[in-house]
Amino acid sequence: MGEDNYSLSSRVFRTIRENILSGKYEPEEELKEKTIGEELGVSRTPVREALRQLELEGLVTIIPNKGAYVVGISQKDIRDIYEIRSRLEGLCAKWAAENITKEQLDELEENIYLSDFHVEKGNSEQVLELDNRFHEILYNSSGSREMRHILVDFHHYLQRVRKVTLAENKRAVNSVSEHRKIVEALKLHDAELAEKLANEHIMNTIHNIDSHGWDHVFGE
Amino acid sequence: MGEDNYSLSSRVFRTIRENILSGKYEPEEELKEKTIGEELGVSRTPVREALRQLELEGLVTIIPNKGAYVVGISQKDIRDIYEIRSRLEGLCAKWAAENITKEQLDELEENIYLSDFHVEKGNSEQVLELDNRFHEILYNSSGSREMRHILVDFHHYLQRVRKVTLAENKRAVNSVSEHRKIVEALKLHDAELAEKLANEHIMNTIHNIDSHGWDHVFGE
DNA sequence: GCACGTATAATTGTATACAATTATACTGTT
DNA sequence: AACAGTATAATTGTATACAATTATACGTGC
Repeated sequence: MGEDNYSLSSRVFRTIRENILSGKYEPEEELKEKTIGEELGVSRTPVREALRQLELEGLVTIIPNKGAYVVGISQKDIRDIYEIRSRLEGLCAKWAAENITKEQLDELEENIYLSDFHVEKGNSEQVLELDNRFHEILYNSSGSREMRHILVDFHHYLQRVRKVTLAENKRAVNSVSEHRKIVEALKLHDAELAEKLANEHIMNTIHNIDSHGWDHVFGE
Repeated sequence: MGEDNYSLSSRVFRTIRENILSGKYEPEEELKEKTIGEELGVSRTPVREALRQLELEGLVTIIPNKGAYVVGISQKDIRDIYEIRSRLEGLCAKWAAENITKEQLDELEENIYLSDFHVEKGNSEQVLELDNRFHEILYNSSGSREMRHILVDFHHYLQRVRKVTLAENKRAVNSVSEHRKIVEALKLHDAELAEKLANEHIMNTIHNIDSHGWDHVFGE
């Protein structure tokens, strides 16, 4: 999220991840170190490191002495991840209600103010950015390094789906209004309510995809 | 868990992780590629790959061009992880109640039968092994690749703490009886009950550590 | 024509070599 | 003696070289 690490090695890592999430590398496709290295203009060494990291993230399967293969992500996988994430975001909001600072609350309110503006204008790029930031603030205000770590991982993982869902203007409007309610609960330090709202907020994303169909998410 | 991957590279990875979790490498300690390579009798290449993987797991922080440092794990971190895990194990048990097969139920019952035996005998090594297996079966019977993935990660992360808690015989007895109740709920396919019981089961571990003090977990 | 075995090529796994960066020690100046 | 600047060493980052393994192609026997 915040960590600006523009070394060559991490650039390779993120590029490959992006290519998997965007669908440039197809599911089950074999990722050859030499080929990717040539594509990105680097040697096999940083590519190998990246592939092994991506394996831990679950985006790639490595069969020793054979190769690295893109792990396909199914509709069910996305559903599962969202349901898992909804529980975690709920717990995160609960903790945030207990630990959030005045400054963090202020930034959340500013975030919502700006989101209203950009949703109105239909700037989906900025809306996505603000949504990212909203949840990032929540992760930080939970006061838990572990919670932050796991949710940031998920966030990366779902980046692809989120682009689609927030582009739908109707969902964007609802999403911001849900954010507003969460912030209200945080201001009252009402942990149970914050948990419930954050939980529902994530599940609404899935319901939204269900009602609009999954075609946008997968095929074009 | 199940994945037998005894390549040199993954051996290095697990050895370093073990050394961090066991405390051989102290918090904030700088891990030098050359030194570790010599310790393990390998070159820098596999060590580098391992360190970058460990960074993703959150056990190591890498500052580009400077070095890799062991991330200390605090009492609060462990608490947080257990609370996060309790929610996830709850959701996992809920899903398991909906998807578990006859064969998996049979293996769970056999697992409990054997656990009773080894708890009686005081074989903490076997008890730990059976406990690992019990939860592994649950992860598989959830029918969710994503759920399995995330819980296996946590499981590794907490291996160190779990050795201590299950060595306490009293906790071991309670733990097995909680397992039994979870299996009963699964047999009835009572998702809500299974979730509640699994959730409480994990939280009880933390309560147990609290009541016995944290000294065993950290210092000797 | 097909199965099998072997030779060849391609790919991964590991070690080493070199480049770039950072840390350390030394020297001279004030 | 304290400090700055520079040279040296140590360490990380990347590329390449070699070893081990796996995939492929080819030829031989049937």
